[in-house]
Amino acid sequence: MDRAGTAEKILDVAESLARHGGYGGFSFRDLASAVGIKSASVHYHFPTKEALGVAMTQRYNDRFLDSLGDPRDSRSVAEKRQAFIAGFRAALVEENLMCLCGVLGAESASLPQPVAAAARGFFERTRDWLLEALETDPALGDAKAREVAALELVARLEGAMIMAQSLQDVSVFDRVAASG
Amino acid sequence: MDRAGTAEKILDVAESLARHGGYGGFSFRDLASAVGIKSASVHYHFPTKEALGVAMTQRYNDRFLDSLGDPRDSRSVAEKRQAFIAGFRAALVEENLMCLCGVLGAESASLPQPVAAAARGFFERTRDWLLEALETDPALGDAKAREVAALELVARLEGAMIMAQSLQDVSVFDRVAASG
DNA sequence: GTCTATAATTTGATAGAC
DNA sequence: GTCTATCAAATTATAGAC
Repeated sequence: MDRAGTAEKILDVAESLARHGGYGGFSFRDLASAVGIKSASVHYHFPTKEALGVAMTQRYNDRFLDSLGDPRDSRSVAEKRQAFIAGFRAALVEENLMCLCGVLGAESASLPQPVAAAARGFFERTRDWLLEALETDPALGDAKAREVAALELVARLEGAMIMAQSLQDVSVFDRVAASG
Repeated sequence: MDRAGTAEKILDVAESLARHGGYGGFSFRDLASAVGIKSASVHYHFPTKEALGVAMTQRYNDRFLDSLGDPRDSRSVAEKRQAFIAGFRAALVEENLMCLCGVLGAESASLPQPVAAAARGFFERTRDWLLEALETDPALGDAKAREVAALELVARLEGAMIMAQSLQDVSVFDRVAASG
């Protein structure tokens, strides 16, 4: 245990803090003290906050997409949809945190451009995953209908997470997620 | 013109800045310089940032709810739904800003408690407005179904706004909004 | 790779003149 | 009501010892 290098630990803590209070909501000192080092040591691993923000977001995106599995595997469309919803639910309920890119997306206009671009990548990749997963859905014949269905599901889950947090009621997420 | 008092101007600018970069994303100095005064003068009108945050959010909520009209007036359910969607769309497209409480909701866990409570009020009040507006919807018989429909619409629109901003594509909002 | 020390800037907030 | 002046604290970031 504890085999993770310092850079990984920094990304773990940075992600937690950013999913709590956004990109502007954590400082190198918060971060360093939670990791157990000094803020100067954080700069050794990530030269700037912007570089840390990009690395953190890319790692989040990769991990989330990975957890969904192959959108073209043998699972049914319903199973894939449920796996997608479960990914968001786990972020909210098991980790008790927001979706990183939901938070970053909300403050997107004020982020350093490379961080905003990394957050944008989350929405492009999740949309594309759903586009492939929904390809065999008989209720969604053409590509346009599939794209709207994909965008709509991501939007609904992101909004539901924010409302569940603000209203302090996880059932808000569950009821909205099941309303598709 | 320019009859608005300084306190109102401060709230106008604070709201703009917060809808751009969140509660943590603006400072009293940013704010003051945009209004054309000094930061010490902002403290004359609002003693703390927390007090300013609460006033700004309550005013936003009142104005948004006001713009929706009476949820029990003679309009059809479809008209009221469209008015609700139009309120969100105007925030995004005409003002080119996020929904204040979407942004605050995303960073809710890191806000001063009174500001988080004010943001929560937005979601309670919009949900309640929709509950009343949907009361005559023949497709939504019982109160539970109406509440899910209300939560779902707010969630979908909030998520769609964030995605439209992050993907820099207003049509994302329109397509998701119309997908109900 | 981590530290101490520090620079340069920004933050929310206050005191007191006008 | 607005200002100047200022404070204490926090911010990102760097230099250089170990």
